[in-house]
Amino acid sequence: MSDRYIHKDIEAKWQATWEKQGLYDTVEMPGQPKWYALTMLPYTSGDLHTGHWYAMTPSDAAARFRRMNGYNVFFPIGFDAFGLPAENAAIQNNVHPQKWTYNNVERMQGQLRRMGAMWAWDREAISCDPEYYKWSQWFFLKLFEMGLAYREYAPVDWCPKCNTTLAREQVWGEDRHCERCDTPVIKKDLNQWKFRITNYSEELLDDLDNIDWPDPVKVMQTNWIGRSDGAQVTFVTEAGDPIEIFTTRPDTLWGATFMVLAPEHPLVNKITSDEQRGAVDECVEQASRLDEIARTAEDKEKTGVFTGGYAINPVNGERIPVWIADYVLMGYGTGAIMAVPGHDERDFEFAKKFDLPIQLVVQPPPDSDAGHVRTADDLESAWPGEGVMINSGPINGTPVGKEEGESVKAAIAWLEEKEKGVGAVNYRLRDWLISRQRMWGTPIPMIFCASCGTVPVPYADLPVRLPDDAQFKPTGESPLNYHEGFRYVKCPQCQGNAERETDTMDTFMCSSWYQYAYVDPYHKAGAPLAVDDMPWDGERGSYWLPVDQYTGGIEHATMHLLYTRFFTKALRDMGVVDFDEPMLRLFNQGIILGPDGERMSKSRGNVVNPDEYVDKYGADTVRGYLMFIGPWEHGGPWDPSAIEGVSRFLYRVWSVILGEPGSNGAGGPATEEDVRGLERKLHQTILKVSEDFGSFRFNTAIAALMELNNYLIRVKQTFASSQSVGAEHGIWQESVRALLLMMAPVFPHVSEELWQRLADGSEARSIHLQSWPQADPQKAKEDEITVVVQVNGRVRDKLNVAPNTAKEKLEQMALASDNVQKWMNGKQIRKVVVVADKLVNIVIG
RNA sequence: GGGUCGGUGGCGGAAUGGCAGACGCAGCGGACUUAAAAUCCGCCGGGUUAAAACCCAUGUGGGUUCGAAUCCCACCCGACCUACCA
Repeated sequence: MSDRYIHKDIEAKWQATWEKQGLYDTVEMPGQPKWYALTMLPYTSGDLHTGHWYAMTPSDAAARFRRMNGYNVFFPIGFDAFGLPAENAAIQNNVHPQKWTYNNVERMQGQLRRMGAMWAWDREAISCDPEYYKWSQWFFLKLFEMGLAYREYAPVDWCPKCNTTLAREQVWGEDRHCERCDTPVIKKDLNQWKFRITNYSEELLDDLDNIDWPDPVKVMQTNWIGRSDGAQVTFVTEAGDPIEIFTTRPDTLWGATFMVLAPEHPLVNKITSDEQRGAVDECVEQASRLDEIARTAEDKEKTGVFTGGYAINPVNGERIPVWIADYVLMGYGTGAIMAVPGHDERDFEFAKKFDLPIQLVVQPPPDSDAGHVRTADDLESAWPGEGVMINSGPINGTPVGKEEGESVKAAIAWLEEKEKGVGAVNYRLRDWLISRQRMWGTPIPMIFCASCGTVPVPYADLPVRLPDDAQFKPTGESPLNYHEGFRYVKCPQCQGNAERETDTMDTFMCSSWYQYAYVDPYHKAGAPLAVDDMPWDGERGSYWLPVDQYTGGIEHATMHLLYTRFFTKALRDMGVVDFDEPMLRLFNQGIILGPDGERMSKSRGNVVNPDEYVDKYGADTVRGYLMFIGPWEHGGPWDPSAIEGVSRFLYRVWSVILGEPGSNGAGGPATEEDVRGLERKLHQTILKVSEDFGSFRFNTAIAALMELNNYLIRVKQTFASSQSVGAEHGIWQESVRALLLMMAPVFPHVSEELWQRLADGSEARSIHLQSWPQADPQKAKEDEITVVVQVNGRVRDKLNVAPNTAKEKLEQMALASDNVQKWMNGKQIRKVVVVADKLVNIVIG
């Protein structure tokens, strides 16, 4: 075999060998600690881009590190295979989405293999496989039975380009555009299936404390769930109709001078007086149109109309006008508010614009300029801050603090006593809309029968298969709608004519439980299902689950990462899992950018193709480079010249380890200090690298490995020969082996090749089955330490001393220094700070 | 408007209260070569200087401390999230 490092040969050879040996096949080993490492599954786009390499290869290195540290590691892979691009390709190229998808899968499997990752291919799962989606359907039926899946006619967000509805989480930005195609969404009233994720609002919020996830994700989920504490209060119209409102400031109820309903509020029509009907209708019309046009940021000016109707404020019996305005949203709270312009900025603006009365119920402190007690007329904006309750009957005099909420508590207590309202919690989170009007997704296993109503498909009939012969037309409508064989069925209950649900499930449904599918993919393949089935092998599940370490991008913070948490809680309640959270630890990697520092995109022309670099430098170099760029969570630009550094490193390692011994240098045996120096450097490196790998700091770990290699290069010149005997030989052998072991997680191929060559055929066991090198902290200790001597905080001298030299001794030595004496210049010492093994600071003056 | 994270050489970054710039890229000088590439050796924040040495320097301005890139306050800039949430 060649003595040169030829990455192409080596990588191909070891990838084939490992696969043949089944090196990464999954084995459950009861009694041995397990580690379930998971990286977010790729969508079957057909091409593995640099972002995939950036997300997956460090995740693989971390999994390999765990494995070398004695864990039985599970690192599975699969494909998120349903979705719109396949269907669009089908329409454009007249090819079935399944064919398109599986072609892509095949291509991506090859690309994934080139990474040299320890994928558990024996547990691969592809979500568009009927044996996969039959379980998605099984879950749907279970959720339906539990009342967690329901169908509702309601306004929903519709993407006119994708021709489907979207979940609230998939509508982005202030212009409310589609997460996938950026098209602004419109409103439609439709019958849609939803999951009752809101049943778990509180638990989803509270359990964030029990998982080791990055704070930004927790903050985003917390905000998305959006808990507000306050009260629900019932106002009554003059006609006697109740209007429920939610408020976080029930203490300001006495300051409510009008009410505002959302234009879509069901009571609008009834409450509107004849005189106002024209104006109200126009406003409602305008609001509904506004929803259909892209709402722009400038649309901040408040618009509204008086309905002509009045309601009675339950706390003081006052008659207040009822308005409608588009700043009140039907989708939040009850779609109606009490307006307290004195203490709410939005209500204040509205009151000013339409000349409505403003009543202060919290007395602000005296104005320092005016010097008198402030009244509503003095205000240029609402007063949200502290003060004392006034004009508020039973709660007058209660202080209003910044945080305390004493006045709020007093108000709720009074409301509850008088039965005029109750303390209430409101969440921003909405139920998860899962219906999609597209064909390439998991069919929703429901049947509509004229006489029996909505009937679930019996478990034994699963899966409801997608037809192989669907016709794709550019009508924008799902082909399932006009596929007669799919659509028209017999009712499972009465055997009469019935119709299938033709909507399919949101693809986030597939990824909500894929971490469970990997444990035992396609469980009970080909067999009929039953209500009391388990969707995977129980022993395998209880061995591996839950996921110990999840890695992926933060872009899924309020989508996939929220859905899968909900799903796990629902699975727990259906008795399928016995834990509360799917992933115990999460790490968010950053985004790899183009060489210009901008997000990679075809239109910018800054897309880096990883295959090109793998061809040129090898997978090991590309892996190492991506991990060396900087902290994994930061991401950063791809620098096509910086990759040279990692490539050179591997060539240097190669020649250090295989280079002719004794060929470099003057010869002669190494000194004791040379031997000790290498030993110290080695153990310091093991300590550093172990710690860094454990916390995903690959960049500094690789830097430490480079330092060790540089040290080996230097020391090799003073070592007579790596083949010679004694201490010199021992530490050299130990060092090069440890270097390879520590390189193995990042550079699996080249480290295996060199490991085997060092073994000279005698040690055939893969480097990836070896144990991580153990550091000896004693050996890592410095024999001599440099202690800095400062005068007034500026370095003036340095002392070389043994570690743990006594503070008194250090002070003595520092004061004896000529340099220090010079800088002290005879001035008086005010203080001497001594930090052992670090510094002496002499303060003079 | 609100929230989160960040700002250090020409560049990516290291250092999280104690010698700022580890490791790498680019650059400069040298060795090898007929020459180039590759490789190897050396230099590499700015200023004063023959040198030693000293001074300045981690977005800006203050503060805490014997000592601040690191902690606190205010501001500027950037990225991401969120947005009439009652």
